[in-house]
Amino acid sequence: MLPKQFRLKKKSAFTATYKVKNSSHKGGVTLFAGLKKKSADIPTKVGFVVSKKTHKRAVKRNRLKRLMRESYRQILKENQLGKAELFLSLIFVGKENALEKNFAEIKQIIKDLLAGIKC
RNA sequence: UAAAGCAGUCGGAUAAUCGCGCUUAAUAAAAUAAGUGAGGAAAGUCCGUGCAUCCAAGGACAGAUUGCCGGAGAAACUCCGGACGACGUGAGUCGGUGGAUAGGGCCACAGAAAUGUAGACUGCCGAUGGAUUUUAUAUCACAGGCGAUGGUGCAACGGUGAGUUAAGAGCUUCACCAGUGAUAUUGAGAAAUAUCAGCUAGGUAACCCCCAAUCGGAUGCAAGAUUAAAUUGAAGGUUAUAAAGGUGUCCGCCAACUUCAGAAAAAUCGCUAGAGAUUACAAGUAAUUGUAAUACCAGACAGAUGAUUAUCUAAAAACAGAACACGGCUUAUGAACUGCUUUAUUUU
Repeated sequence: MLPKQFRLKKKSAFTATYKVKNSSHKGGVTLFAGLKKKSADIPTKVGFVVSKKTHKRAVKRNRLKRLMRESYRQILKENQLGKAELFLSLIFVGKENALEKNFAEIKQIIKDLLAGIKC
């Protein structure tokens, strides 16, 4: 889990991020990027979403969210965010075909998504 | 030894590295340290409570729930013990278990007939009465008697077998049963047993209904409460004079506002010390209750409890994630283990 200041919390913020429509998809994970930052001091906030439509059971959904979160955390720690640092907010949405993947695969997908982000 | 029945345990462990929520140090935040952090079903939301808000003066009606007996429990479509019925060789298991003679409705197909003390039709008889004459152990099938026969059906007016008879029949004559009622005994009771009575016309009440007992209703913690800022209720819309609204209906009773903004907001409380938990003792067949001791054991709000590696194990291990709390029920669940009981076989 990430510390609080890196987390996307408000519902309005989520809606605003979706509205920008800057999305990319890979291996069952979709990345939505929000607006660009006005100053570098503000931390990039991240949200992780796996809807009930994806899977009925909470355990499976939680598992995917935790894997995505852990991947992001490690990437953040290694300072490999790259261009993604320019954005105010990011949302990762997990889909059905990402459910069965293990940690290494998820991490690679997240890495590729961050690298391929559109400016 | 094998196959069963019942009850129960467990729900991966250890180590390392990197992380997260909450509490405390401690005080506004950050960082730091210490402590602590999902389940037996947290699930389904099927019952029942606490708690909160709104409505409800009151009355009547309607409505809802429950349905063998006794006990437990805050209550329950709950639990325990028992009765009865069904199933099983048995240990045991299962059971929405008041009333069909208060009344109404329905019963496909088949069948002569499906609820009406049925018999039209198919049949049996012709003892008795009548007619005929060959005067009898005859004929007729007229009056009439009968309900056995009828390839059905879940169900055909108690069942099977005898006896009686013209033919027949619970016919009340008999044997063995089934039900019902009365009486007696036993039991706290459901009920059981015995005796007597000829009393005996299906199903469906999970169709309406009848009987008995119980019940204010609605919405659920996104309930709801509080706080500060600019004058204000943190807010939701809608109707207009004989209509509309006030949480089933009727009677009765009651009565208000004007529409823009901070605003799909923020913080705090509700929120976890409890119809709790563990252990021991006592009462009780048991459900459960009482007493004492011990510790405080998740509390988030885009929502923590995670990731990786190594070792162990048959296995990188089933079902599955708290969201106000509690009591039940139901459903899902890998591997392994424990206790008691039953049946069968073998050996001594």
